[in-house]
Amino acid sequence: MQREQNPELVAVVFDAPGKTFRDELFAEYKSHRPPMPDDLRSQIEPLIDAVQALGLPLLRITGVEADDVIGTLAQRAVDSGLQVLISTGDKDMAQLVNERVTLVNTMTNSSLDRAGVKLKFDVYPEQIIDYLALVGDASDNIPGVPKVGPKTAAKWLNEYRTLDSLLENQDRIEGKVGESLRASTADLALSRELARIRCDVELDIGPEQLRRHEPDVARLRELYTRLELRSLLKSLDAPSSPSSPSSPSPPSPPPPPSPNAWAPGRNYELVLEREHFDRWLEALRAADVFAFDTETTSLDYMQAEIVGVSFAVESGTAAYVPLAHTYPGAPDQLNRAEVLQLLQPLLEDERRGKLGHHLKYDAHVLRNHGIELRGMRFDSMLESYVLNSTATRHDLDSVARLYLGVETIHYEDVAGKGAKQLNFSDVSVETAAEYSAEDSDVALRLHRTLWPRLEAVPALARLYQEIEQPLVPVLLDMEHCGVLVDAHMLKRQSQELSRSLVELEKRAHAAAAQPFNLESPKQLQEVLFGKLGLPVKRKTPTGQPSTAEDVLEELADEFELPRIILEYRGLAKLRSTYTDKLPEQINPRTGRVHTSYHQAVAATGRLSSTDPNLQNIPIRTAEGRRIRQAFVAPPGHVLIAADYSQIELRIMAHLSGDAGLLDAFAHDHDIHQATAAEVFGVPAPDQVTPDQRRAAKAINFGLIYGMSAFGLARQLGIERGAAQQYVDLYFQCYPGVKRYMDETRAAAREQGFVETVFGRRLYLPEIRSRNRAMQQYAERSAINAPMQGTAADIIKRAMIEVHRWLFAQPHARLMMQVHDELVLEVAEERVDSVLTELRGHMVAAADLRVPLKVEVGVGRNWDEAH
DNA sequence: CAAACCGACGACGTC
DNA sequence: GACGTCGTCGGTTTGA
Repeated sequence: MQREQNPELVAVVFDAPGKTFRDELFAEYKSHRPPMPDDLRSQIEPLIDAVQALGLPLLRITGVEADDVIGTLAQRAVDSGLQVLISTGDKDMAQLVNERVTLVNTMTNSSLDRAGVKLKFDVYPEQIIDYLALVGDASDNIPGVPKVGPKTAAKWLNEYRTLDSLLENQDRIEGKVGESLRASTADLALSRELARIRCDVELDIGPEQLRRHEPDVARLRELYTRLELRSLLKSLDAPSSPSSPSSPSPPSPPPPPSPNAWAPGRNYELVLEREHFDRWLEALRAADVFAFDTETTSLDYMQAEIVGVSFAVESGTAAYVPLAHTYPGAPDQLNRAEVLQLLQPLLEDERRGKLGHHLKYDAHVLRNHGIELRGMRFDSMLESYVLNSTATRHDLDSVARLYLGVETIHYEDVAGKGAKQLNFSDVSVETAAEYSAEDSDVALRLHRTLWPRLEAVPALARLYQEIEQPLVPVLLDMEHCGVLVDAHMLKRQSQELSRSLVELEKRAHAAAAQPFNLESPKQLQEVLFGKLGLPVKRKTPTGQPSTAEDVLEELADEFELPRIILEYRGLAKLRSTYTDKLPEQINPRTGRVHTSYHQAVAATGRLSSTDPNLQNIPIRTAEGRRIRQAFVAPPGHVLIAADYSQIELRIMAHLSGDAGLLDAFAHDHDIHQATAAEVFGVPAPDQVTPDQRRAAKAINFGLIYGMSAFGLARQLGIERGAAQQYVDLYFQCYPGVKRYMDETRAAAREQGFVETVFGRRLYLPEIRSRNRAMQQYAERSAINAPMQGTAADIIKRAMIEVHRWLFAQPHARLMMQVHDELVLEVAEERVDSVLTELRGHMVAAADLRVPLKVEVGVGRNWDEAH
């Protein structure tokens, strides 16, 4: 919180040992709470040390509970005109909330303002004390009224406003709960005093005592090391730590206004009447661009149906039109089909601009209702991503927090989470309106903040308008189409794998002379290094002996069990992730698997794929390739796989202008062989040995992925020094590459970012970190990102062109993208013509100093197509 | 009080 | 290096 909120004054408050006024008030107070367990107690002292080392003012006031200290400090701050944030997970604190006091739960990263309290408890902050008195609290030993839980308490308080007023009318409450209430009246006054947080205790503390000091880094380091808090230890060296100097950095967001200070107001309308809707329809027609958002029954875009829609045209004003809320007692709503029909001409009109956050999802949902969304002009998720891919996650909540300083209502706040999560159709229309209208409004306001910043950098605006935004309909079609998967084939493979796994398990247990769970690294580690006493080669970050692949590989020469484990793991991964799971993910309606491509996740500009991830289907091993055989074409069709050959290295040649590399690609040499010949001084490329080629390939590979000499050494299983020699040799042979790398690192340090051929930026503020590890990491990214990012730009451009070309071609469609590969489904009789033109579009996607090369294959299944 | 849920961890699939 | 997903494991929450 300190880092995120950066408050002017701060205090960390602990309970002090000893009695407090509550103990005198109620002898049983907290008597049911067990004495603090020793391990918890032993955590308190280090925590206090840490707080002090962090330079945070720490308060422990004898005779006053922490809650009351907090309440009093908050009251005083408010009296002085300050804004207050209370970081707590304690719901009792909700009583302190008002216009100037907000709760932040750092565990769930959610915050509660007045509206949030109402949303969560269904009563206002000033009613929380009465609410707690009624509901009671077992851990604080507040008795409460039997039979009365959160729902009843909120219902009563909404009707009678206060506990006193409720008690005046207690005879009107019917039923068993009524009796229960009347029986408890005597205790209620006491319950209320126990629940009340004091805001007026005597405290001898002035503002000066609440100023932060410089953190004691040395002491923190010692503490974190002792407590094995590795991530915190890392953060000591992070550039965001308070002591770091300012470094070149991405365009920083405007200082967020005070929390939830809603500059433009918050006029959200709930539309239930036709006339009201018609007025909004007019407003949408009149607008050049409007923001909208759909609420649906499911996160699965293939199943989702519309529950309601929201719109915004001007900042601060938005409307929610509920259409299919089905909970008991839901108000009459406008007819969904009718409303969608009225909206359809607007939504399908290319010339009418649409704006939203993650519009691809809304487009899917509309398509489920027969509406083809066109004119997707601005997407605040993509704007945020193009502007700075790493500054934040790009979901609406995060982006709004960063750029608007606004805490939006989270989905979980309205629908709950986990198993009990409500379907959106069961959310009350009033709550839904606040949530959904806010989404449209915030998307609009984000666009107005982000777009000028994009336009300030013409290359970024172009990247947005020519690549990212036009890619959306392409991905939409690929996802909607899905890919045909042969479930029977996978299930047969699962059974075969299971038989092998059982067999391997038996052998493993025999080798260990005891049964154990092969899939538990913990148990395996005990057997391998404990019972069998094998040598420990490496430890995991938590200090356990590692059982990672390369470690077992090393042990496998000498011992049987590691060999068995390696084989077991390989097969188990195939079964659990692929042959078992893929059939479950087939959509029963389409018989196909519909992945989700994420356009705003990977820092370098690549896409990612989930549910299922189609970008990591095995290919290296024979067993793995069998899984690709289950990705098939429907009757009369074939799959075409087209992949860019060595695209990253070609980009490296282009960027560096290295003569040797350019030459090798100009003559279309086997690049690994050519590299080997150069580096190892072999006179003719065909005299390169397989081992030399393998080493050269690893070096090239390391180049692409920004690997260190250390990583290369591990990859090749050689000494670090030897790996470094290889790298040095490489740079001697390709001096242009060396020069390019030095220049890129320097430029990154200078301007704080690197860019791709098409102007995509990756900000690297860590490149100036004094922490060697972080700085080296940033340097590797600086080398790697332009290559990987340019490759991503190129294939995206190709996808857009291919999609445009296929628009009028019903016999072929784009189906999958795997970083440098496109897979298409094509009618058999058109294969030849498609192949030629496809290759043409892909090759023409960029004009570099070396030719792009595309390799194509055709087959009944994905494996065959390679 | 057991079942369900959750997050951290170690491992491993691809490019 | 980047991704996403799996099973385990220890802890917490939930709800019968």
